[in-house]
Amino acid sequence: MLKELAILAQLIQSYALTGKLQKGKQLHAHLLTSTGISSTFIANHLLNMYAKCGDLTHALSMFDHMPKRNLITWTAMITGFSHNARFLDSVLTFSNMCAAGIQPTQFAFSSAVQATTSLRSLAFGRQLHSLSLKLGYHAELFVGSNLADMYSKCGSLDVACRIFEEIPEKDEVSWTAMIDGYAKNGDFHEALMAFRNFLDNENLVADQHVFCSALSACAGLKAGKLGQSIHASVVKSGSSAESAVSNSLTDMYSKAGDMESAVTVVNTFPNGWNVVSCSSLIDGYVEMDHIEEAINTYAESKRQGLYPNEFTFSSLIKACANDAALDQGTQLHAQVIKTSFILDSFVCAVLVDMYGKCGLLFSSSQIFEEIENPTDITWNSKINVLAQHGCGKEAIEAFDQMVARHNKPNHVTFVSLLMACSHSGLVEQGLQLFGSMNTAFGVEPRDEHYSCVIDMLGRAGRLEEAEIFIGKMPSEPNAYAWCSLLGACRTHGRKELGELAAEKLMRLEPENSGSHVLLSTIYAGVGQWEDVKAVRRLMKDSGRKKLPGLSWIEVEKKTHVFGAEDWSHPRKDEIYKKMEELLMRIRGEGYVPYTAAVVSKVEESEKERLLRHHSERIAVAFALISLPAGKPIIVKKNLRVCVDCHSAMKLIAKVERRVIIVRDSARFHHFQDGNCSCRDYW
DNA sequence: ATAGGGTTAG
Repeated sequence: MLKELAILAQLIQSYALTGKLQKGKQLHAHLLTSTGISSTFIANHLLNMYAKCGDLTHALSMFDHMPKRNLITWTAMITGFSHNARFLDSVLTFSNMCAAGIQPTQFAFSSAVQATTSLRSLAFGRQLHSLSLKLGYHAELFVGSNLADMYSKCGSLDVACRIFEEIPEKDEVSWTAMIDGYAKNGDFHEALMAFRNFLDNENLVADQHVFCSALSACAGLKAGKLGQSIHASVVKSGSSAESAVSNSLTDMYSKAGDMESAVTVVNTFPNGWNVVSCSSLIDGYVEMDHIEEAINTYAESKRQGLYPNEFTFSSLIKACANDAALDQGTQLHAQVIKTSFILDSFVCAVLVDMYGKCGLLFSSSQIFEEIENPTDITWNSKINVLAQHGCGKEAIEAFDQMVARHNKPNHVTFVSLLMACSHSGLVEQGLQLFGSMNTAFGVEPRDEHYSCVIDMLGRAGRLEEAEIFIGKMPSEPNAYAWCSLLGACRTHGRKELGELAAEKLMRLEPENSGSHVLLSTIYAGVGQWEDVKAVRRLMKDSGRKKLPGLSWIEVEKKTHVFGAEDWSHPRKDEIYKKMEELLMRIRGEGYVPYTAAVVSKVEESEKERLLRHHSERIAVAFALISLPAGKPIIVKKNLRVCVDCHSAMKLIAKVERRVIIVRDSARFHHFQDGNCSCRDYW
């Protein structure tokens, strides 16, 4: 009899391992009709079979009706729930098991800790941790690795590290938990150090999981060279056929900007492209502003029969946001509604951003209002949009709501908030928020937060405080910080401090012409034309060119680009005529060219001519002759709109009765009825 | 009889 049971158990187990649910069910039915088999032993096997095959309904019904449950019964149920994404049930079953007086073993701990990891529940995780300490399982290989994984995924890397250290015999899984934990928390250097330490263990061999984690750290650092050397190890180890590894490789090369290698990796996939690596490629192209290639890659992926997912849509919508391509963005919006990807937080965030970047603040808020459960990701997007539109008060209100609804702000949230305060002149509120970051929200201020405060103080003319603040930065002040200070010096005519900032900036970013341009405008502002010339000469001699001003506009789903004095467009004659007409009409409204905006010593008439044909003016003239009547005009510009164009735009909007939205490198301008949404130009 | 880690986004 005992032997028969063993054979029966073996049969059930083979069904469980090979996923043969139907066979298992038949056997179960047969056992129910035949007499006498009601042992817990066989019932456990059947329950486990159902759980492994994903049929939780039957597993649970067996569990509920079992006359006697033992350690194995409970553990199989905990594992069954955990493997079928019913994480809360898994944890609750663990708790019920303890309440029923059955002491869990490392098996039950392992599954329950995994469930809390998926729930991202530090509270549950900590309870399991302390219980495992009491029972002495915390440093056991499986439990220890799972605990380390749980803490690192919940953001507590220091605790994860401590637990990891206590595991006497760490294996590949324990190391992966740590390497990936650092990478996912943005500490890529630490991740790669851990990877290096891992490689020093002679008895351990890097497998696909380890490689994936190490490669994602390289991706985060855009470290193409290091990634390439890991690529070589991947090939040597024979893991390169594994799809997750190839996807990590594709993403690493894409993020490092090495699209050629990324494409090569993708084209060597044995089973053709897949949606993950394809989305990485598209995002790589979008990041480097190669929209054509991004769209071509998307088209190719569809030809290959792939369906876009939430990642693909996210990148494509981001491209529309970058280009202020509202029509294409709206079309993608419709597609994500149809495909239900609208339920994804990232997709919502990027839609909120897209409408915001197209200047449609109302549509942006509407999208946000329609989100059922806003997450920290979507809140950040909303706050950032408000910040970019100069709505400081509203941004702080949104932040208060976010906190009230128990969403945890992170470092991204505070960058947006501080920028909002800076643009709206809310200096006291900004300083207060900066002060509360660490104390009230546990977010350590980073360089970018210091830079925002410097920018904020600078704009408000509090340059002494800004200078003191720059000295307080935890690490060496970066280019952004000096750039903020330099910009403020230009606005407030502070020559000496400006010279200091420019000098620092030129040393930090010699290839950036912005510092030279800013410094020359400071000199021009105080009439030191010799110095203006000297800086210009320095720029020319070192081969640094001023970034040309460009403007983009979408017409009939195609983006057109214009430069200043750019008459290469096929409809140039009509555009020129329209510009002359506009100039006459706005003169009638009192427009006077603001020639002081031209930073060079030339004749007044020449200055006027230089101003008249700035790229944004050409783009608007083109829009007026090609867009349907009444359609808002949305222009993106890579530099700042000049003061002269700013006042001209107000009047063009008035005489043409059009809404004109210009997004320049610093902010939005919403021109309507002779006014602009921004309170002060700078 | 019951247990683990990995790939793309704001």
